[in-house]
Parts: sequence; C-alpha cells; structure tokens
Amino acid sequence: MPRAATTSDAFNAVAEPRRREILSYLAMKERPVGDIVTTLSIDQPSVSKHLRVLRDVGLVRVRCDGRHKYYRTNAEAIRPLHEWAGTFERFWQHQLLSVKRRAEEKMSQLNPNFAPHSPEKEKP
Amino acid sequence: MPRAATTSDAFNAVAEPRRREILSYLAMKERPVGDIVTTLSIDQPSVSKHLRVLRDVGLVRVRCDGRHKYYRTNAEAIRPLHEWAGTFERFWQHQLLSVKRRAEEKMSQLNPNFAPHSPEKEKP
DNA sequence: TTGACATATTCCCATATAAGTATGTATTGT
DNA sequence: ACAATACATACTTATATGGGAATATGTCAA
Repeated sequence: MPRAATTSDAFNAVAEPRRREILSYLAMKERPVGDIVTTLSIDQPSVSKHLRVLRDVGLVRVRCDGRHKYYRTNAEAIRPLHEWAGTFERFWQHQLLSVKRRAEEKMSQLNPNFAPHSPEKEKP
Repeated sequence: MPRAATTSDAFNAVAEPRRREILSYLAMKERPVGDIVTTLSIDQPSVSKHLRVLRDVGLVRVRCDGRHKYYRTNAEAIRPLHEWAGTFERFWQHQLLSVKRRAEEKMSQLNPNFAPHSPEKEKP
C-alpha cells in the first residue's frame, strides 16, 4: 500500500512545504490565484493543483468573483493538527526540565560554587 | 516529482496515521519494539520500518539493552509542528468571533429582545 | 463575436512510498 | 555450539504523488 492520499486529511495535506507556504500566505487575506503564482513563484497549474488538495480537506475556502477566484485559508481546519501536537507539550516540558537538571547537577560537581537559577536557594 | 520523502522532516513523518499512533504510544514511557507490535497490532517489520522513519527525523530515540531496543518519542521534535500550527491560532479565533457576531446579528434581527452575552452593553 | 485573461484539468513520468514476505543479524540461555 | 528470541533489512508490488506541458473552461472587454 502506498502512502495515504494527500486528500485524505490535513496531516497529509500540510506535509508538502509548498502547501504550507500557500496556507501562510492565504492566512491573513484572501487572494486570487495569480497572486499566489507571482508571490510564491510557483507555476500556475501547480498552484491550482495544490489549492485543489487544500480545498478537498477544507484547509482553504474559495470566493468566486467574475473570472477571479479568491482563496483564503480556513484556519479552523488547522486546529486539529495544533491540538494533536499539543498533547505532547507536557512531555517536552518534562524533557527540558530533565535536561536542565542534569546539566545543573554536572555543573555543581565541577564547580561547587555553581547554583541553579530558578530555586534561588542560597542568598547571602 | 513525487512528494518529499517521509524521512525529510517531521511534517512528512507524522502524515502517516500509524506513526502518529506509535508516537502517542511511546510518549509517556519507553517500550521495546515487541510491545508496539502487540499493542497496536501492526506487523513487526512494519513497526521497524516506521520506527526507522521516525528515528531518521528525530521523532524517537532508542536505548539498546541486550537484544531489546527501547524506543521513546522525543517530544521536542514535535514542537516545530505545534508552533507552525500555532501561528494560525489568532486567525481561527478571529474566524470564530466573526461567526459568533454574524449569528448574533441575525438573532437580533429576528428577535429584537435578543442581546449578545459578552459585551453586555445594554443594562436597564 | 472574438480575443484576452484567469483558472482548472488532463496526460505523462520519475520517484517514493507502505504492506507483505522472506531473510539477515545480534544477543541470550542452555 | 546451538536454538530461540528480538529486531532490522531487502525485495516485490500496487498505488499515490508533484512537476511540466498542453489543453480545457469560464468570464470579461472591445
């Protein structure tokens, strides 16, 4: 079985760097396709195809106006991603603490005058 | 050109659902490969290959002990993902506000007695 | 109507999977 | 030394990809 289709979910869609660029570009303001093409220097058909993928997973929305199509990113659709990554937050905080503690321990061994910052135990 | 290799970065690595499962499973406690195989019901070679990918992008770490290899997720490597998604937070908050305001507006039109909660403008 | 402009789609291709199967490599216990 | 255990890798295969080129669709303007 090959990799899951990019159209299957937001995780797959944002795996492509160009699409992340497009999402960032379309986050603050809706833009016609041509703007994306010139600003990000991507071939027009390529942009259309990326937009297609993003649209299929709900990461962007379109508003048609004459012969222009204004795209904008639907930030809501990025939330699940943010939340999934967020479930690991306490783990990396814990890891950082461990690293810090080990470093301080080592410092104390090498230089007994060394004291960690946070607890601020000894004051003259 | 196909999609970027899964080994290129964290974004591509977590695009695969199985790998996300593995990362969650290995987040709180290091585990030997066999545990992943039985707990998540994935064939052993498949697990090894997923772990290989995750290891190459730094999403997991290994500790060897005899014929066992204990894997654990390196939460630090998930942070960039969380931060990237986080850059859209203000946009989805803004979008939610807009939706809420439009809804309230419509309610006011239909029922003049209706008043929004938050601003709490009119008090007798 | 006709042509210019803005986007979308189609086709082709080189490449990267992910699953399944079989095999390789350590390491341990006896 | 040998068999068993725990993983890793190699190989095959069906399929999804993204870029490039060509073409189609849709809309406006003269």
